[in-house]
Amino acid sequence: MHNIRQIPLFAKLDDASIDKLREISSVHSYNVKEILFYEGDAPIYMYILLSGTLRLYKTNFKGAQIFLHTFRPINLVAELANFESMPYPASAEFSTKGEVMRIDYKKLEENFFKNPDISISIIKSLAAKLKIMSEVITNEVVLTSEGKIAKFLFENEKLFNELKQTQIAALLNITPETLSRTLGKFKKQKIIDSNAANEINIINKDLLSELFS
Amino acid sequence: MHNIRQIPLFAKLDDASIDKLREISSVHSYNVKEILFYEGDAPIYMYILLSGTLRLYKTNFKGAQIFLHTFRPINLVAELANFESMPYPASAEFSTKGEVMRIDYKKLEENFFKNPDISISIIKSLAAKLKIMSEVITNEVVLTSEGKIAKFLFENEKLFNELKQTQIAALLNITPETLSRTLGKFKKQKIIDSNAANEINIINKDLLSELFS
DNA sequence: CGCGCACTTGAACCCCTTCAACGGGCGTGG
DNA sequence: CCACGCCCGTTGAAGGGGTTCAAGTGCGCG
Repeated sequence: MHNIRQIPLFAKLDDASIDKLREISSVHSYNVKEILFYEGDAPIYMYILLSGTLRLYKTNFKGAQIFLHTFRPINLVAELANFESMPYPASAEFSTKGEVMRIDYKKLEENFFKNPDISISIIKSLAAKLKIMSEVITNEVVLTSEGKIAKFLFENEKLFNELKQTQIAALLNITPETLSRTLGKFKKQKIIDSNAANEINIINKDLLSELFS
Repeated sequence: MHNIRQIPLFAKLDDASIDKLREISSVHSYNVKEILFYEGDAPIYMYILLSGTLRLYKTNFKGAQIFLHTFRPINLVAELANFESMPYPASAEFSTKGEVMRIDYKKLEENFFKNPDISISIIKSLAAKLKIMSEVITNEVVLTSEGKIAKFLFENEKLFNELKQTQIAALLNITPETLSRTLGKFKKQKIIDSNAANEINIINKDLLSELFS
């Protein structure tokens, strides 16, 4: 069983509060590909991701998924929908097995929001999400495909060779073809090269970083 | 002179706190088109917009401005940068004359963040901004031009006839040509029509709303 | 009357996707 | 051990949505 005090948000609660919290919350397990909530659903619970990874995405007019972010534990998920009493702005799907703590939001608000430790945690969580959103906007609106690829490569050189190109393309919301062609271009420009095992190496980090920014 | 208690964030402060706040803050005036901060600047102050309207935008690789939002008073501006100690994620330009209160952030944090009234205000402000960002993502990433125009028209029918098409296009981050062509298409489909004064009227609101999600 | 500005319209172009075909590596089953 | 199938990456060609550029058009206002 999870110890509630391991959740930073609740770390400093006294015993009575923890008991109260147990009353209004429960823990649920999910399997790979199960959906925690869909974009447009009305929120009742506030979710805290306890284990596993959760993939957040929006769906566009033709049904394609636009990847936004993957959450790792321990993290509040989509608290915005709770605070603003609005439908979830995106869908969340488990990309591994995982668990969430599910809390009756109304009761949480009534009982715990006066607590300054909790409100500071919430501020931090909101600020972190705002930062994520700001990066999503940079990636999806400001940068071209070339810029997105350059940025991802620059920031995740090691990860790049651990993932398949199809997976990277999905993270960047581009097609594998575009990724392949762009990498070919980078090789021609001597920004990167690849060895026999087809692993990619950055040769000119400065040139690479000029492509986004 | 502005009464600090008119700022919701500080409405409930006691007199001593207000005095302290005056010490660490000052009010500054700006003219149309003056810049409050540029994307990438390091934040020192926290800004509260007291009067005027402030236009927030990002700049893409070819120098074009991507409009994000216009702020109206009274509102915290870009507090994210303060909380996360990161450069401003966007630029802010006055689109009218205006005033901001500028607060030394470090000192604000030291002296005022324990106050639960203030932290709840901040949570609300952050949540509101997160909602704005979420809408920006929907507009810019999920919707096509047609969808953006349909949505804007649906939600701002009156405003639509008060602004010039070039202004609307700028708000939607599309070219005036695309706007003109799309409106022409909507007229052909009998979704809208226009009178002698070239004012646009929605005929079929249902059809219009189907064009965005 | 003529100028300026907003809107319109057409054509070329650009970036990226889509569709299709191909090739290479690797595991599995015969 | 080879043959086959499959997955993944590559490459080409076409297409689509939007921008860019350029040339009208219409209208208000000095």
